[in-house]
Amino acid sequence: MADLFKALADGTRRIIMDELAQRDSQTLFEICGRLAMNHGLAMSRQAVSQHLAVLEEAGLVVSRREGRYKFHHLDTGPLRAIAQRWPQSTTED
Amino acid sequence: MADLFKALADGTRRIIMDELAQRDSQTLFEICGRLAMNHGLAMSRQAVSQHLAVLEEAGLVVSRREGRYKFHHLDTGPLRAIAQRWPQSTTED
DNA sequence: TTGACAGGCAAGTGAATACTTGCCTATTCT
DNA sequence: AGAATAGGCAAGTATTCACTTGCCTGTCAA
Repeated sequence: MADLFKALADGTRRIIMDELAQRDSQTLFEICGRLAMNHGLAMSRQAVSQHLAVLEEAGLVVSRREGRYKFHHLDTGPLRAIAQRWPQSTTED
Repeated sequence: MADLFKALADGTRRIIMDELAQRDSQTLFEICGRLAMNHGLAMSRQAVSQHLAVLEEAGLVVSRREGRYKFHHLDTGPLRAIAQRWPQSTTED
């Protein structure tokens, strides 16, 4: 559970999740390109790779290997645990 | 939006939210006591106070002052934005 | 088989942050 | 008034974390 929130804490990782939500199964290089292109984030490949590792450890990203490519896809499943942990207040609309 | 995730990133703050979900409108001292009692967290009053400030800035905790007491109560509203940002995958169950 | 491409490992650096300590303000009770 | 209670401010420390740099492994094409 701690891994989940730690993964979500970083803004770059949330943008990576946005990109994967918009276009599934991207490689590391594709994600790097989109971060630079769509968000002006000029980061090293390693930085993005480390972010993906954190997301994967949290279960928010699943990857599959194909030859020299590694495709990443978003899994929003773990997010549901958040709403479940703190149920909606009765005083809220 | 960044404040929300940053607030959720810390384990102690999540426990504070748990305590407020279980029993609403607690003072700083009450929360301190419950952290020590229920979770073995012997933290300084300042530490808890700072955590509450972070939660309040994220909109997850709302406080009202009454004399020398300050009561805190949980607002789970902001949490809903999380599920909305990354819609549920079609491939998930 | 040699070179290009996709990705991984590991150490180092600088900034963010959780927590403490010490002192101060405001409210209530005797 | 004076003491006790509830909380706030600010500086210092130590750990965590994001990012870089340099080098290494594995896959594919010419």
